[in-house]
Amino acid sequence: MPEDSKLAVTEALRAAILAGEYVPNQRLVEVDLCERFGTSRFILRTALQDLAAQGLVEFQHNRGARVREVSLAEAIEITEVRILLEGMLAARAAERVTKSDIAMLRGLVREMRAAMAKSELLTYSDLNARLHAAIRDIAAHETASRLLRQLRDQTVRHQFSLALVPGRPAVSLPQHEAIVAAITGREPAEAQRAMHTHLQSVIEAFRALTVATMPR
Amino acid sequence: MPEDSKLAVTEALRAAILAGEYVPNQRLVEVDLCERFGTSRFILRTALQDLAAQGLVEFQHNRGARVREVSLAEAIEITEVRILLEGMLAARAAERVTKSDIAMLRGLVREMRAAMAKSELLTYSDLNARLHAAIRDIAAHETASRLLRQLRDQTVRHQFSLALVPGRPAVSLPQHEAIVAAITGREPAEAQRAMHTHLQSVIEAFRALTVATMPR
DNA sequence: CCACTCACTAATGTCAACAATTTCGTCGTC
DNA sequence: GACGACGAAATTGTTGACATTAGTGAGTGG
Repeated sequence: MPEDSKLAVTEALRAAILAGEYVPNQRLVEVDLCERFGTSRFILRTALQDLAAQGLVEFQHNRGARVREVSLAEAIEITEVRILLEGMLAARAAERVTKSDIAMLRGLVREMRAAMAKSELLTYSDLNARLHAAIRDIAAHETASRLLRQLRDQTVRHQFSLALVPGRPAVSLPQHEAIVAAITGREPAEAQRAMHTHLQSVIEAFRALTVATMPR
Repeated sequence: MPEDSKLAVTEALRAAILAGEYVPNQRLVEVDLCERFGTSRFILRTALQDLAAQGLVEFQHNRGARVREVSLAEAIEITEVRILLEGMLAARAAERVTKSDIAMLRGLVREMRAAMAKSELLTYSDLNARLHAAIRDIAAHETASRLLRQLRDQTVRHQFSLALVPGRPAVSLPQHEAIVAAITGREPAEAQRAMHTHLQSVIEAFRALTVATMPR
């Protein structure tokens, strides 16, 4: 498989980092990764460089690659940008949404309600990601989608710790319902506003985490 | 200088592409570039990969690297994102602007007026870039600035052809004046609105270019 | 005269070995 | 016992060579 092995390795490594198998600041020793993914140092190095360009890992000269640590402050900055991009995408989605899209969005919301009722936090978190992805796809804005993926990858760790906050779904579910209602109702301005409200509450949750975890 | 030669080569190559020394779809033959920049294929390859990650060049398997062609449609998408990011930065700049910032901004506007009066299009275009950079610096939003740099690099060619449109400065100068007035007046909402108006007019200029150049 | 094949060239993708640097453990000294 | 110099192991950065593949042009057959 020397065909597109580089891409495969890149994606596998990205998945491993996003899954938390390598934690921030952990050194990524090339030979170990080569063994794990069954590839050569050359291929692995290109993969590392790609991920470095996307801000997932960082290089230190003569000290190799580490998983990049994204501070909470930076996560807030990133979410501020997400507010803008996802707000626009929500508005566009409201303009372009089709009948089948509407059915899919409502299905997702239904599943989210069920997951919350059963307190399945991980399921809820996954559905959350799928809902945002669905809105991206409907909006069909290549540039914004590409940037959002980068930003989301960088904050996935914080996103995760947020998902485990006990009362979190109870706060975010009605917000998601409002977003979907506006999109399915084809109200762009309202969809954008609802998305702003939602992500603004994510920022506030981050801020709460900051004060909650700092005093330790 | 094997120290940070990779970064130096990357920047040199980036500058060359942005300067138009290599045109879209032109093949970037590694050996030639090595000779030009006095470096090895290995270093040059990492530089190419970096620029590929930033969307300036693209790789085709077994066919090496080419300067990536950014269509006018994509340039419009990119500008749509710039509207959001630069709008936020303008608002933030209005909140954080200092006395010395104000003097600098007004100085830039003064120079732009002079350049327009003398019809020095290239000077005006350069001042335009410096004004936007100044606003970025004042806003101090690392994430947004990083993304904007990528986006701007990708559209520099279109930006350039726009700068050469005869009546263009006459349209954009008052818009720039309005932006600076709002920032120096510490009016965030107004600064954001003025920036939106400005970049929206850039999009419309792009659209005009589309119909102007297509029928040939 | 055209189309097709085939070798030849040029350029890229990959590798394995080498050099340089950091890291870590050991030893000696104070 | 602690601290610092020294040296070996581990790890990364780089090089040059090799394999593979697209591009090209001559030559041949129809």
